[in-house]
Amino acid sequence: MNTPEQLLSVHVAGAVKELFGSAIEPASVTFQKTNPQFEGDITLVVFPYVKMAGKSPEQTGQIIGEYLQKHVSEVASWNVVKGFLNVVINSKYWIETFVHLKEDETWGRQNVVLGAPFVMVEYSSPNTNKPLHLGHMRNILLGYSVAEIFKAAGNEVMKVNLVNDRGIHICKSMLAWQKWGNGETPESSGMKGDMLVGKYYVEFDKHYKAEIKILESQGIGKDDAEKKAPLILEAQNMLRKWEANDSEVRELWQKMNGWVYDGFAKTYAKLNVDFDKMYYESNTYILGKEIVEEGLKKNVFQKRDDGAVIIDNTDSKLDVKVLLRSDGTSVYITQDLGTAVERHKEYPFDKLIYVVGNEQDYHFKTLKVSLKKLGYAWADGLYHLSYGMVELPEGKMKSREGTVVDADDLIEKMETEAREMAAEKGLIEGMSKEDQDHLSHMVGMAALKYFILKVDPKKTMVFNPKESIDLQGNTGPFIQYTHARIRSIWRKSELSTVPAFEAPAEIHAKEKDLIKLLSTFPAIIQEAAREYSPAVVANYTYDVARTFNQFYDACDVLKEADANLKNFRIALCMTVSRTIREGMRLIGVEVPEKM
RNA sequence: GGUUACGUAGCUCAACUGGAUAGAGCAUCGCACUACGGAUGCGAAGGUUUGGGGUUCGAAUCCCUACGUGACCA
Repeated sequence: MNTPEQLLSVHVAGAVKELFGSAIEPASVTFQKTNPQFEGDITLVVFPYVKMAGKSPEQTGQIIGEYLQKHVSEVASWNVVKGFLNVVINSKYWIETFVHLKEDETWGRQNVVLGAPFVMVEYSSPNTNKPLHLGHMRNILLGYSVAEIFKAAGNEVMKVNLVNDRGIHICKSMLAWQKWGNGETPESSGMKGDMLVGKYYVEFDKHYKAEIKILESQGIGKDDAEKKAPLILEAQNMLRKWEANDSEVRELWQKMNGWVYDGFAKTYAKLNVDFDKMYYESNTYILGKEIVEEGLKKNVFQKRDDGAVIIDNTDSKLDVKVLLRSDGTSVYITQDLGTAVERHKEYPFDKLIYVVGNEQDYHFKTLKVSLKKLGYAWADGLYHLSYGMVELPEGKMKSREGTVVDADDLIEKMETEAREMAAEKGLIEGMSKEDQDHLSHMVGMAALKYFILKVDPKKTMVFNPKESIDLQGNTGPFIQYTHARIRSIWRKSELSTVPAFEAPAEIHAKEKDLIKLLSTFPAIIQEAAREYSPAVVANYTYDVARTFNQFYDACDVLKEADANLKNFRIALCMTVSRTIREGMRLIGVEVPEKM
């Protein structure tokens, strides 16, 4: 089924060729939505052709309009306003479009064809010394959703997580636990594992700060004090032991990381996200060494006088970057270079999407440029899905001021809030405890996920806890509610299959709006993939729900005396509910039958 | 200081990548339920798109500049 754009663009090109004698690409013909105040379904911008026509914009529009009506049977009528040619497509076309849509079992999803681009999405990538917070949540939700969108767009997708499980930060938690933990475990304390480990990270910091203060009072400079405090020296010593494979340190490391993984697993489960493969930095951090050799051999890297290995990216408007320090220790970027190469060997991806905050923009530019210099053509497929920070109405989250919003707390808060709302409305009366739990979980998560995903990823966003639990307007629960309403219509119709109907001769304006909107779903998925933006899908789904409510208000669906028209409308409702369900699925939101 | 991103209604966000009178939601005010799911719909009010220049038929969008905010780098 051709879209109106496809239907018309060839003929517009034909018109320009035949009437004005200029050859243009049909793909270059630009359309836009018709402004609601004028009659029409689609609008051609005629400005590009006025020069070729040698006439005024109005006249040019007139001529093209006449041509289109003569050559395209779907064109019912047209009008020109200034340089805009508004074209009305006949009802028959829209009804056929709808019938086609109704029977399309793929719901706009493309089938993965053989040889479709293989996309790897790396997201979440937490540190194991702290529990997850609101910022991580944006990362996780974006990553999961983008992966689902690429799947729907017809790509083969692999979701991976690279856990930062080694380094000085873990040693800090470990050391603090050894010193002040008294053998506390998640079981003994009842704390979630990641919370417990996070607690000791904070504990370390507290004591460390105290030591610095003492040193400073002895007249030692701040920088020096930070470097010479006994605690940090001890932590560094622990890291060396870890690297030397000291069995005692490794054992503790494994125990405490285990707690953290249990904790993360619970949070991931609550958010309903998953991974096809887990990578651990403790396994990958050595990979960089080989790449250094390779780079030196290929003369892409240089050895500086002090022994450090560097890459000079000033030709790409970047800096000189150290890859191996003079003391032989490697740097983050070196690991990332090695990891990328290793990964591509194992899974030859066409695209690798890193979901990482925008504070690392520079890092990923360097990564890509460096890999290309090393001669890896696939580096073109690297994409840094850079997202903005999440702020609170009071400003930035600051761990020092305790304004960090913890992921688990927030999830729980959303659920209880959803439950209270439902109870207030009397919607969960007579429900089993299980159903109540399930519903409040669904609604709470919808509120949270939608609130975060409706915003363009690259923008800094403000998370307002109060507003996010709102159930009205542009929110997840509003969309869920609309879906539940439609399912209720379906139940009341007491039909078992989508009813057949004779195409009505004319359709209501609101019905046409809906059909028009529904028919763009496949295009929306493609756009979302092109822009790496779940927000495109989220806002579209809201549009569908909103337009449905208007349609619902303007047309009596079940009360319609004409049985045929009633069936048509019920079929329309069903298609709407399917689209909503699918759109919400792409942003990781479940949709209830009843609420 | 250098690099980079961003700045749209009181608030949170849109605007099909250069197109018509810049759209939604929240908050405010008003209207609409015997029944269809009111967690709804309709309307009013709210804007010099941070300021100033430029590019052209046409700018929130592109270029320059000033201011503001954030991030990276020293």
